[in-house]
Amino acid sequence: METKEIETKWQEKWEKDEVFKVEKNDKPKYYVLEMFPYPSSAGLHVGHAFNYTIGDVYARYKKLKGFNVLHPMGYDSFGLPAENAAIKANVNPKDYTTNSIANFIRQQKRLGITYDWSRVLSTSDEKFFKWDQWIFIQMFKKGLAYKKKSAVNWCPKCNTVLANEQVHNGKCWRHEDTDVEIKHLEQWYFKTTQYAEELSDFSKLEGWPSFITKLQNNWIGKSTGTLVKFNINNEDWEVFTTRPDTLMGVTFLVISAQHSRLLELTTKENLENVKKFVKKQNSVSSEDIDKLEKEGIFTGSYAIHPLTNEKVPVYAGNFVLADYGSGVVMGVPTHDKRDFEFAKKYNIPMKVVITPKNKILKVEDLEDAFIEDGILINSNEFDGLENRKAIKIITNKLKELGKGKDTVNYRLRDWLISRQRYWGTPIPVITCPKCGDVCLEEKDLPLRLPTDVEFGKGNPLETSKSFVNTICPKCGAPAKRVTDTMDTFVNSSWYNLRYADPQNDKEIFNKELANYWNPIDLYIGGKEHACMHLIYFRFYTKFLRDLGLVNFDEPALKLFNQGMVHGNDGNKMSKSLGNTVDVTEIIDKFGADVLRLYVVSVAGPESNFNWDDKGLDSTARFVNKVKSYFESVEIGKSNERTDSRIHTTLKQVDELIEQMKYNIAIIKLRELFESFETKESKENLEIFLKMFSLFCPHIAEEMWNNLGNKTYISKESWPILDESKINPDFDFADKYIENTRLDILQVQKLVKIEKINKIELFVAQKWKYDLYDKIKELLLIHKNPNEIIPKIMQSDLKVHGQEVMKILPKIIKTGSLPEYISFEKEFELIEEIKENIEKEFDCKVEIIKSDDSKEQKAKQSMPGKPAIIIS
RNA sequence: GCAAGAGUGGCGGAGUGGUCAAACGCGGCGGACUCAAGAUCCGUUUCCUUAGUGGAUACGCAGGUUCGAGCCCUGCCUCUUGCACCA
Repeated sequence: METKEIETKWQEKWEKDEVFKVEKNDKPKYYVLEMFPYPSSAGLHVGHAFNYTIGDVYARYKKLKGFNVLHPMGYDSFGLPAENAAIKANVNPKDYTTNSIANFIRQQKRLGITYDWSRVLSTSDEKFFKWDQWIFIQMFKKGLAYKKKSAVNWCPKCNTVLANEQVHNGKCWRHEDTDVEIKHLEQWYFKTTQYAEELSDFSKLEGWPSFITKLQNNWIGKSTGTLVKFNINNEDWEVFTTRPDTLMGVTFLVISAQHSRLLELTTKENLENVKKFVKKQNSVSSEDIDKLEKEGIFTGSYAIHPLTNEKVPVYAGNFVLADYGSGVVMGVPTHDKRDFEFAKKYNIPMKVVITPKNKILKVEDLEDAFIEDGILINSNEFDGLENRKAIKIITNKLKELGKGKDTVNYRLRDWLISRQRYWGTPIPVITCPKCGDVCLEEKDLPLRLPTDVEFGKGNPLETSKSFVNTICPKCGAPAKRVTDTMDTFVNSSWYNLRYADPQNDKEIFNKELANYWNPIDLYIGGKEHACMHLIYFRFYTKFLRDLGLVNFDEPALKLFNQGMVHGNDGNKMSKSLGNTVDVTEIIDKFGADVLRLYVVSVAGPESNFNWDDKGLDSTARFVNKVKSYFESVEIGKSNERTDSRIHTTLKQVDELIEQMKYNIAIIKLRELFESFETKESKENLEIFLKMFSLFCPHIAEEMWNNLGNKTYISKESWPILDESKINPDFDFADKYIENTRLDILQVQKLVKIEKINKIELFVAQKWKYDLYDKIKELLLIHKNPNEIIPKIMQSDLKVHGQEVMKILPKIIKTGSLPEYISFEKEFELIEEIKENIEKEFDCKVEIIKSDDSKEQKAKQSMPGKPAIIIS
């Protein structure tokens, strides 16, 4: 049967018999989850296939191992692309999304993945996002959802907010000649910082790669420091610093150009210039900010130094983040690189306050900021202090004066969830002129998206009168709805829980079911989610735990980050670069099994790789070989050697799959398969098939069926390892036979004898085995091979000095002896293979013990390596 | 710029302190089969040397630790990913 027919046949059967449908039962549960995709209109590319195959292999493995495996799939279907399509191609985001999802499902089904399709969900479905809104209400009630002004990218032509993605080189994506501006809007936030402390504790995440926790830790960026109050225009402004020891060196302050209160401290004379400066800033992306040349402008205001009462100028600067600390930093040019650069540029005075021991540093000597530790100078009462100690002392002084306090600051900001977009979850809040912001009642959910909207002119929701105009649920007066929708990361922050009970319309999910399946045992996705998604995900879990909805602290116990599949040009796959590889194309040409096997055999699942069609051919060849072998194999009795090999491989593959080293596991499988003979036992064939089925389930089902089985291999159980069948001697024997064979071929080639008459094989002298044994013993005691040289020379092995000198270099180089077995066993083995060699080379073979031979050659024999004479 | 990773034969990639001239695959070369091609099978694929041997040189660059380093440390170069309104 054709591969394609086989695949369709089994996919239909699996679906009909609901083979992958799961319910709570008595078996131990295991939850495998791949990060759900955004259903792009382009369909699945091979990177998706990679992601899902990694999960599926593991899910199948765990299923066979007897676990009750939950392996669901869903769609993160809200998002910007659907809306962009609406603007550009004038299509309805809903239809666009529905089509994309249908396409995704069709393609995913063709991959033969063990998804329980009865649990499928999509986030743009009101049955799902209703519960986003429900969570929002809970956050609102607890004070974790709040509103504040914040800077956004603004296109004056579109009259709308732009995503960072829609800003190209400071210009709007739709208007290449229009500079993006920064505007301040009231925005909704989730207070992620409330959980910052707990989020920076990774102790409950044992199965997470350390580089992820490192990244997250840096992202959360806990730092302890001091909050210093500087008085500007009779108002105290708090400035966060980790270096209060340099406080006496402050010669200016810098407020972020994106600070919402910047204009409040700009004097009239400077207003125009500052506004101009702010207008020049054309991105809120921190990546862009860091790349900019440091620039600033004087605001006209002065701050009063809390200790010296000196007046220092306040600048607005493009390099200060509005959301970190208080958005205002103190400038100590002598002891901070950025401040130094800035002060040089604007001729701001400098003052050295820390100097290295035994030297007095002067401003004139400075070529760059002095950022090392030292002793305080020019700091009045603090002179002579070591700067590390001064941190505390100066902070204490500030505390006394009521001018400062210790503080813990996080780089992590509260999560801005407001999006001025249509295709997202509407924020369930009504703004009433009397009552302020009023949340919807739970019974009024879901708050649906209106359809009478216009795209391309500002925020689409604002164009829907029926949506905007409503009445206040509290007082009944006319009021307006909030027209923001929520960030799509909101949806992906709890979807794992909904899979446990996806149809529930009474509550967000059944607690018992959610707690039964969760936390996720294995969560699989790309590294690109290391910070944002995975932090929001953890944040939500903690919040829902505090609401009493779940009884665990972390959403996923083990995290696996697969590598990224790049195009064959080495770039990230993207439509615009034209380097995407479509899954359907590959399946049509090679079949799903080949694709599955290929993506996990080409490299380790964790490493990036560039897509290359060439490798598919060899994978297809292998798969075909397996297929045709099973179609023609004779069922017979197993021999001990195959048994040993099969159980050795089973043991290795088991461990390798557990560690997700699929590529190596496949190599072991291939090696095993190559050693199969035309007659094999049914039992051994079945063990192979079960391992093979993880990667190529369709063909495995078919072959399983061909062997006379009426069950599904997908629902079978993992083969039982019989360690007693593993005999390492067979391993040696295999190598020994192969090496001897190759040696004969080598010699034949060198002597150029085309037709061999006779082969003489000399098995090494018995004493050489004893010698080897002795050396082996010594190596056990002395790890360092160099140490055994004198030992040997002192012992009775000295008589064999010549032989020892021959093998010593090899031992030193490799740290061990060449492999060998006992004299008797080797002799037996070589006798055993005599016939095979005679057959292959069509000649007479003579086995000779070197002791019995006068032939010079015999002396060259070594344990595990017979000397050869061919004639 | 900041942060986290990565750099191994012609190529994809194994390999985290000694059994490495480098698993496995691709490609190249030679051979068998074939009228021929394909498929399949066998051999070969750093250099020198050799009746299957022995030696030299290799793991981004430069140093260091160690009896011993692809693997550990330091610096540099290059690439990848992320940087909060892409998901």
